[in-house]
Amino acid sequence: MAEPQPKTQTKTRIQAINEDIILSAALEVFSAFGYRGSTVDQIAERAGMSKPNLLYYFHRKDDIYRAVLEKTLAQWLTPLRGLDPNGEPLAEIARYIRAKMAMSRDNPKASRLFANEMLHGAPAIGDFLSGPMKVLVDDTARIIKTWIAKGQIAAIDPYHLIFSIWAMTQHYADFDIQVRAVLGADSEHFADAETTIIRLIQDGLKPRS
Amino acid sequence: MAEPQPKTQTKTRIQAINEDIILSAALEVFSAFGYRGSTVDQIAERAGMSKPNLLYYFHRKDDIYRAVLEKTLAQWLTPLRGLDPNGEPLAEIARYIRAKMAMSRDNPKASRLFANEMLHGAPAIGDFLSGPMKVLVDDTARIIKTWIAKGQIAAIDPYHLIFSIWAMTQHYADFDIQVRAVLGADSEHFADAETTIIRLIQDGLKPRS
DNA sequence: AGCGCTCTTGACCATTTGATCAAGAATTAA
DNA sequence: TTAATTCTTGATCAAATGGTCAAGAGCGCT
Repeated sequence: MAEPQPKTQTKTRIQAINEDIILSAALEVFSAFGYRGSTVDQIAERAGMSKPNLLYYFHRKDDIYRAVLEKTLAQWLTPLRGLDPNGEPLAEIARYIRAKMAMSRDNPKASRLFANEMLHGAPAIGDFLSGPMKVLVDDTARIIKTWIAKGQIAAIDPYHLIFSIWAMTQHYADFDIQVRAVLGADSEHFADAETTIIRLIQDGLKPRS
Repeated sequence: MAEPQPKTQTKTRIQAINEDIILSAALEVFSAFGYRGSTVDQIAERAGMSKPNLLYYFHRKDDIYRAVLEKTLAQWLTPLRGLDPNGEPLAEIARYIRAKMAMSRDNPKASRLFANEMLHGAPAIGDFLSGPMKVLVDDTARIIKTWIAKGQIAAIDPYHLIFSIWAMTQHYADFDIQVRAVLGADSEHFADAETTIIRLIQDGLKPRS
């Protein structure tokens, strides 16, 4: 719906290239200024094309926003899908924390885009939250519960465990400014943070003998 | 500077009342839509007065924003100031977590206003971050370090410990929508979250014998 | 080369929005 | 009561901004 509607159903080479350029520029701008704070002109300039040309590919500002958001959401949940119910729980969770931390470090803009959407009530992705995301969280909670039932980890609320991991890892992308104001611009702190978070979670999950 | 400049230096009764009304309306609107997403008209309507009247008290949109932000910041750091170096570490930290959690529950809008400002690079409160906030965090980190030195708690990076607590507690205000999409509208989860967070942190801090 | 379709953009439009102003209403102090 | 001051708002303005349009440039296929 957001794409131009040429006679041909297949995507032109130029279309593919430009849509990529636009989405990349849009992520940059939207993540920095929010939806309302970003202008189509800004995105167009960043994409190196005129505003009408940008609107040739995405007819409305909202279309651009939703497209870049959708592109982000998929990759957002990916690490959680990798949890192996038969793996060693503490190792599995450590792996997950590392994956989320890597996303915060390598793609903070996507994290901020997502956070901003959340902060303002998720007007564009409410369905995603109560749909695919809830399903995945429920599935993951179930896995954690079986670990608890088998006595592999201590009894803990799986949902709040997941939220805690999300909160701690995403914090370093979303509140990057704050972290840097306190720790300095040096980006070494990602590694330290990872260590601390894994340590906190693992200590909390060690089965009581 | 944001106030009207009448001949009298003291604040009128009406001034005091209306400024309060305006700041309250502004928190409501700014926290929901962000700076750019909010309009002066919206705030004026919510405050029950005309736009020119609102601008009589705060000459610029930016003045309203900064005023409400400043009002929020003070209360934001308060709980951290209460940490008693001579208290029992685990109890002190549990108390702090409860205080932060109460803020998330009772004043989520302030949290979201703050988070939004952070997310977009803290254009209005950069000085606050590298000033008063950094000082307070450094002081708190120092207290934690003495606890570690005395063997009262396990060795952990105090800064990342603080960030983790912030992240986990604020998450329930800032990502309220997400939490509710997963756990349902019932607000019982604040209590469960508090338990889980305190448990995670305390387990991570128990001194190794 | 020639033709149809895709791509590109300057100019333009309508709406929104931050801010101003003048003039009248309400409040306060004497 | 009265006069000075403060408070309030309808009308209005200029700038910013999302979106349109027509006309021309470029691309790909035969």
